[in-house]
Amino acid sequence: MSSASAASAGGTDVSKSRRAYDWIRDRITTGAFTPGYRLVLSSLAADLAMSVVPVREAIRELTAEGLVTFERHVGARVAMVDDSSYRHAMQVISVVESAATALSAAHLTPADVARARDLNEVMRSGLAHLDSRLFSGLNQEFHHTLYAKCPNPRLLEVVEAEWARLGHFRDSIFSFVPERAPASVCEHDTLIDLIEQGAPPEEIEQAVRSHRHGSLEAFLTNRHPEAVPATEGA
Amino acid sequence: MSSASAASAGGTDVSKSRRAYDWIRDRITTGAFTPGYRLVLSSLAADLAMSVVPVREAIRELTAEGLVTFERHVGARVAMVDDSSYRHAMQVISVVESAATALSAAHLTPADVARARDLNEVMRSGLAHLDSRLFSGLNQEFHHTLYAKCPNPRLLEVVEAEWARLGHFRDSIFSFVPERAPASVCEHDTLIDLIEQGAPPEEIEQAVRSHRHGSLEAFLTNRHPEAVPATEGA
DNA sequence: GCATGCGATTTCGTATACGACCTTTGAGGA
DNA sequence: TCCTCAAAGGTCGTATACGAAATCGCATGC
Repeated sequence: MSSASAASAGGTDVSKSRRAYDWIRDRITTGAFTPGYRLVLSSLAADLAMSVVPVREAIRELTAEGLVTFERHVGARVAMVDDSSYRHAMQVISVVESAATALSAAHLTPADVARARDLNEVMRSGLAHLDSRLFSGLNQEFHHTLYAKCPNPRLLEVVEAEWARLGHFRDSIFSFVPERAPASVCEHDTLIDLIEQGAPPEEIEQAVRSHRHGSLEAFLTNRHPEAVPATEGA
Repeated sequence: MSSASAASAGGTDVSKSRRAYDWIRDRITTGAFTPGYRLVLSSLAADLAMSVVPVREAIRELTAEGLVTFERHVGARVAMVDDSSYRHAMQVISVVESAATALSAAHLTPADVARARDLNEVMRSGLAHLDSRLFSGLNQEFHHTLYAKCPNPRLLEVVEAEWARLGHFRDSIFSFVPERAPASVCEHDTLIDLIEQGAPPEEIEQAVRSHRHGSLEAFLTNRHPEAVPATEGA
C-alpha cells in the first residue's frame, strides 16, 4: 500500500516483539533504564500497548546478549555493571577492537582518515569546555571510524555487542577521569599517523590496545586510588 | 532418578523454556540438527511434550546467539555455515582464544600443563589410526585446558560462544584436512614449551594465533586449491 | 523487642485460541 | 507449453487465561 517503506504507516511493518526489543534496548543504552532497573513484563507490555508475550521474547533476547539479567519467578532487570565486569568487558573490547582496527586499517580511504583526524581535532579543541558525554560520543565515533572497514563482519558484531553490554556506561571513562582526555587525544594522533604510514597490522593492533589499556588503568586508579592491581597481561 | 540434584525427577527443576533451549542446542552442537534444518515450532513442541510458547523463547535465545536464523512468518532453521562465515568465525576465535590463552598461561598449574601434554601425546600416538572426530575432540580439550584458567570470565564466554556458533563444524578441520594433524601436534608441543618456560604473554598469544591461522589456511587451501586468498592481516 | 509462621499480593510460566502472512499447488487462459 | 492467478495448507504472531512460585506484610508466640 502506497509509498516507500510503509514503516511509519499504520501497518505491521515489524513484529511487536521486535518493537519491544528495540524500545527496551534503546532505553538501556541511552540510560533511561539504569542498571538494576526492574523490567516488569506487565508494565512494559502496558507501556508498549501490547500483550506480555512479545515483551517476554524481547527480554529473552536481551538476556542472551547480556544486557539484562533474569531470575526465574522473580523477574528481569537491567544488568548491573560493577567494577569487575566493567574491567572484564573493557579487556575484551581492548582485544577485539584492536584486532578489528588492525584489519580495517588497510581498507580505510583517505576520507576516512581525514574524518578521524577531524573528530580528534574537535575533541582537542573542546578539551576544556566540552561535556564529558559529548566528548565520549566523539571518542566512540572516532574509534568506530577506524575499525568500521574491518572486512570481518563477525568481528565487528562482537565489538559492537561488547560495547552494548556496557549500556550507557560506555561513556563513563571521561566522566570519572577527565584528566585522561588530553593523553587520549594525543594517542589518537599517534594512531592515525601509524595508519596513514601504512604501519604493519601488529603495530596498529598494539597501539589500540595500549590506548585502551591506558584508559582502563586510569579509570581503575581513579576508583581505587590505593590498590593498583597491576592488570595482568596486555 | 532419586539422589542428588532431582534434575531428572518429575518435579519442575528447570523451566520448560530452558529445557527446550538445552535440548535444541544440544541437537545442534552434536550435529543431530544439521545446518539448514528447519525448526518448526509445533513439531519441536510436540517432541518436547510442551506448548509452543517455551519453544519460541528458546528459539529466540538461540537466534540471539547466532546458532539459528529466523525469518518472520517463515520459521527458524539451524544457521548455515558457509566458507565465508566459517572463516570469519575462525578468525574471531583466533583473536579471542589467543588472548585467553595468554592470560591463562600464568595461572596454569603443573597439573594443567601435564594434562595438556598427555592429551597431545594421545593425539600424536593416534595420528594414524584415530577417527577425525575423536581427534578433533582431543584437540578441543587440549586448547580448552590451556585457556580455561583465564581470569577474565567474559573473555572465556566469548570464546565458547564463538565455538558454539560453528555447531558441529567445530571439528571439521581434521575431517577435511587430516594432513594438517601432524603439524598441529607439533605446534602444540611448542606452545606447551612456551608456557612452561613462562614466556611473555605476547609470545604465547602470537603462538596460538599462528597455530589457528595455520589450520584455517590449510582448510581454505583444501577447499579452494586454486585461489589462495592470502588471508589478510594476522 | 525479636523471631517465626501464615496468608495476600505480585509476577512469572505455560497452555490454548485465533488471526495474519507466506508458500505451494493446481486450474485456467494466452 | 508457459504464464497468471486464486485458493488451500502450513506456520508464525499475539492475545487472553489460569496455575505456580516467590515475596511482602502482618499477626502470633517467645
